[in-house]
Amino acid sequence: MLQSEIFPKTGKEPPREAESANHKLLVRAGFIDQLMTGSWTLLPLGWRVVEKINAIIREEINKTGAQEVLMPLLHPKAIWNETGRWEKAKEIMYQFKDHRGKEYALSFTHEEIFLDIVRKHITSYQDLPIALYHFSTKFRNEPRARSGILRGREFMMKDLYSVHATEEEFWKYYEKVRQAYLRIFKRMGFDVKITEAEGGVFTDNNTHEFQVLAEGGEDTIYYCKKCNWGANKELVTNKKLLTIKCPACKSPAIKKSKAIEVGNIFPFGTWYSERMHVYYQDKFGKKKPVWFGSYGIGSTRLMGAWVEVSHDQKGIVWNKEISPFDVHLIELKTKKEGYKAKKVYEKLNENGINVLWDNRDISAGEKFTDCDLIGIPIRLVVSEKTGNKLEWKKRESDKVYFFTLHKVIEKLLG
RNA sequence: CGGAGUGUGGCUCAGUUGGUUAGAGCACCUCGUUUGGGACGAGGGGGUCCCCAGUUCGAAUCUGGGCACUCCGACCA
Repeated sequence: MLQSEIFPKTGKEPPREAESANHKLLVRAGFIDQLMTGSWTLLPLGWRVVEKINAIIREEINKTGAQEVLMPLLHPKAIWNETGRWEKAKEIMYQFKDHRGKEYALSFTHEEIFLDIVRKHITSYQDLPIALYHFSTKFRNEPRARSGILRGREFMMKDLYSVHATEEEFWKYYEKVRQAYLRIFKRMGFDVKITEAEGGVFTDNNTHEFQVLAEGGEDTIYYCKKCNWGANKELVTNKKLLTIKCPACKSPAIKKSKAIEVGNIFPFGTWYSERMHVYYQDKFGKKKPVWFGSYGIGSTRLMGAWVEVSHDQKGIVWNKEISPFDVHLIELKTKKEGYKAKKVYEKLNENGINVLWDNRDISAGEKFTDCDLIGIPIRLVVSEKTGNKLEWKKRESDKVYFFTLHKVIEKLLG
């Protein structure tokens, strides 16, 4: 991709009102654009990052055996009345009437919708389990949207739902998803803690949250450095859990930290299926409710969370996994014979490497500054200095190396 | 929903004891010179001063009401 063609141009100043790192940097670098509080456009660079995040999630979720679908975002009131959540979740749901007076909601989650699909298509234990997921926009009437893209009124999420014949099978799958989540966050480079939390409008049971340790986070969590125990502040406060010692292993190595919640998994038992009449016949012809769970990851929030934990004075520092491009190619005017950026660009593309080529007719300083701001992990420079080689520099380091094009391709593919 | 802050070209801001035709830097357009860390010269275009009402001979500036954004709190997968 040519940088001269990428929309929009980078900004010199962060927006006046921006305070959080993700807000300042993602806006300045041209990844996102704000329509109103909590409502953002993902611009070409931002969308590329979210697509990369989604690709990782998709790959790992597919491994659990789940299948991808796309469910509607416009929901009738009736389906929400089946579980009583039209009233219970009134505060967070966008509810409205059309001109005939019929009532609808914009989707804030899909438990009811998923179960409606399932009950229409299953009769026997042999039809189970079923696990479906999709990537879609969630609408939530947040009392206070904030922190750039971290808490929006609409945002993108991967949500997965599963139903099972028995409790045992349910927990087996739940554990499978938990492991998939850990792989997803690890691949993206996040330091994630699993914490217990209360279920809010979703369930009276405790649920598991996946928390990225970050100063800019709005959650406060406690976790044990010796074992896997963790809980959010609300749970610790409400249940009066002692946090001097770990409730699980009795170790005193309890840490308190600010964190960003990036994923959540909910064991629902049979509460929802009983209310929505999602039953199947077991081996003995007996009617039974399905065991149900749901599992979410906020993919746009993950982009913001990464910026919160990985940036410096100059800009964002992406890693290879979620960077919008593999390399940033900079060409400086050169008189001597050597590599021409055009040739390098074409060669890299031929090898399936995603290149952002800064072909603009502007000063060297401006190119370097934009390069640091956008934060692609590898910078390649072609200039009078580089001759028959290319300058190679990692975003997070000041060291520069000179490699042949062949070697560069080898390194990028390896 | 409570508290605080902010609203002036595309962006960041100055201007406010009320007084010509509202300014700067950046960005943009034209021409030329530049090119290893946000270059330089010359010329040029661009404004419902957030909105509405009021006070006044006269309002970006004063008064009242509203709206928007950011932060803190309440709230929250």
